[in-house]
Amino acid sequence: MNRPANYNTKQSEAILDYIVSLDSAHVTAAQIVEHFARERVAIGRTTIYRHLDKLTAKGKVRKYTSDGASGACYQYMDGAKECHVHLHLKCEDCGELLHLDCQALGHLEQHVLDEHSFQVNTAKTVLYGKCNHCLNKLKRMEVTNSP
Amino acid sequence: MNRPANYNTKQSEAILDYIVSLDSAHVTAAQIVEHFARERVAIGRTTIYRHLDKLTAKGKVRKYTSDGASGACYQYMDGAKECHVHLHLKCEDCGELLHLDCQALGHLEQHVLDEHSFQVNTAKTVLYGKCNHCLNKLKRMEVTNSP
DNA sequence: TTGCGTGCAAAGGTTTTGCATGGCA
DNA sequence: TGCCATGCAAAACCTTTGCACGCAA
Repeated sequence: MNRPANYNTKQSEAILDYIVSLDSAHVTAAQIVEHFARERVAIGRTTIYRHLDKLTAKGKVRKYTSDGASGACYQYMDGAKECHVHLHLKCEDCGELLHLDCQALGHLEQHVLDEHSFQVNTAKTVLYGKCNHCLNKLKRMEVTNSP
Repeated sequence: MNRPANYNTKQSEAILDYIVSLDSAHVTAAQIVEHFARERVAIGRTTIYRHLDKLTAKGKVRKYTSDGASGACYQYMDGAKECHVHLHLKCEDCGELLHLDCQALGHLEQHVLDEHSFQVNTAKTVLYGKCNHCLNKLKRMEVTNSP
């Protein structure tokens, strides 16, 4: 179809390197901008957005428009991990992003496809809820401060 | 704790009425603004945003910051339906929001809680993927236009 | 040399905030 | 009457676009 014909530039390398270095942590575009500002590496916001788009299109990076906090989150997709059924759990309270590699998800995926004719995109889906830590904190508060 | 002390105003009623009238369909803030503009009902954007925030806080409305299209989506939460295990599936292609009432989800929820100590908030979680319709469309395209 | 990559500035869009006014209780 | 609700304008915010220049191939 179409060849991207991507050039290798200092910027494209730096951006990919940084995202890779974060492993599977998620970053916003703004955080990437900040990072390079701290490092005294001059890379424009525009360039960062454009590379994030390209990487997302190539599947090297995932984009989450979910957070509600401030802008989209991006996350490096390790090719080696890609074959895993891999969903994310995001804590509503502390914002922590947990990774869930579990067979049960494969079953869910299959079930939804079979019974509901819907193909779940595990790459894009985030389950919201409360992590263990915040759950316990909440329980403690309820005991102390019951209505 | 804190009393919201909400007044009943023409605007608050009109906004809630409209959202309720949509049943479980999802709307953006912009669409609500448009709706009242068409109806020649003068309600400011600001007021709409503020009520959406309040309704979200009260749990009467769900907010999805997901789409990526243009801004957040809001959806009325029918109290009667709330007790159901009820997840949403959103098609990435056509944007359709499907409702999923299914025991399998209860199992997933329980499993994630038991095995991964994470309490999923089904009210907030949306599974992304492709609906049956768009899936078929895609398959047809692949046959026609293979790389 | 060619044409993509870059980055500044500016525009685009959604959401929030300041402030004076209006309306519910 | 007191206080919240309202709405205009303007700001804040994230993201995209226009355009001239730079640089990889």
